[in-house]
Amino acid sequence: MDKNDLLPIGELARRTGLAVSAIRFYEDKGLIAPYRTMGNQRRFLRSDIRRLSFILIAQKLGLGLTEIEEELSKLPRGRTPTQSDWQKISRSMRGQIDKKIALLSLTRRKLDECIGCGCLSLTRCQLYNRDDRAGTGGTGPRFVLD
Amino acid sequence: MDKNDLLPIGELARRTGLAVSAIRFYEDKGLIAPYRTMGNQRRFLRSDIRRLSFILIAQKLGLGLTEIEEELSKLPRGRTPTQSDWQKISRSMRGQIDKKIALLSLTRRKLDECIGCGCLSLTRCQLYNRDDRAGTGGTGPRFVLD
DNA sequence: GCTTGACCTCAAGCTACCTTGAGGTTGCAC
DNA sequence: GTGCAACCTCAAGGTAGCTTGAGGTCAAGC
Repeated sequence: MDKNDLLPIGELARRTGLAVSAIRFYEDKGLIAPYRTMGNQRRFLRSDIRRLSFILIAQKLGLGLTEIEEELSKLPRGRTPTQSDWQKISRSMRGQIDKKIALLSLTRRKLDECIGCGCLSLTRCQLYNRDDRAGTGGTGPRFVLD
Repeated sequence: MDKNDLLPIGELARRTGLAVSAIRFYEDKGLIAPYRTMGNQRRFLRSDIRRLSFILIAQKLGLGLTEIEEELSKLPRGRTPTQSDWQKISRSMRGQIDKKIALLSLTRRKLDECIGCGCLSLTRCQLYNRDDRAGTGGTGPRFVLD
């Protein structure tokens, strides 16, 4: 909690590769909660670098910011997260990756079958099963392998 | 090319599970090009069902509509695509799936290493390498495992 | 011939995820 | 104590991928 350990937003941006505006946006969404100087400037913990890195990884895996917030909410508010705090989250991530790989493998297998049998009737082959999505509704961008 | 083989948009919507508005949107984006009746109504080929199914699958794999259009542009304009036309595209898709699985496996391996070695310094461990994305720029929603 | 449902166009709206711009303040260095 | 980069807020804009709404036409049955 040494004052020298607190980073201004620009520094955090440099370290993570994120845009300053993006970090502010994440704060707005509740993903990160910096301290403020008396002059109202944001000051971040070193551990917030990891927090942001985590956000980036999770995004690559297809999680939305809301889901990411849920994961991050498992971390202790107030104190710097310990190794074991992060481990829990990492393991949960591993599960998500496993599922995603399984789904991709399945898709690949079905695609192979379609090529193999020569019918190539994607709908009949269940590669894309229309009932899977009938009524999924919702709006906004579609994400991968939901 | 029998007239009875031409489907109105609602029928296509029912068959694919897509919304009518979505199909019209895809036409706008050049992903599909129906005929018109003299009364200006859209009439689709049966093979357009497959075309739309393909769009849905490709989206699940994380392709944007622009990329999907590129794939589809390999199909013959004018005549109904043959089996071998579709096979080419399917194979290209298979490649994409393979790459995606490889990337996920890599991510998983790195995550394991991080948990294993106990450092959990995501940035240092290269799980998320900031140089990878510095200057990737661009706006809009981020997609998975680019 | 008239009703009804499926179709048409065009513009605006919505979600997710940010960036850009205007207009103003802080804080460190000289 | 002053200059200037880095910070602040708030509103509006942009991309991707659609949906919704207003206002109107087409086609098949009764």
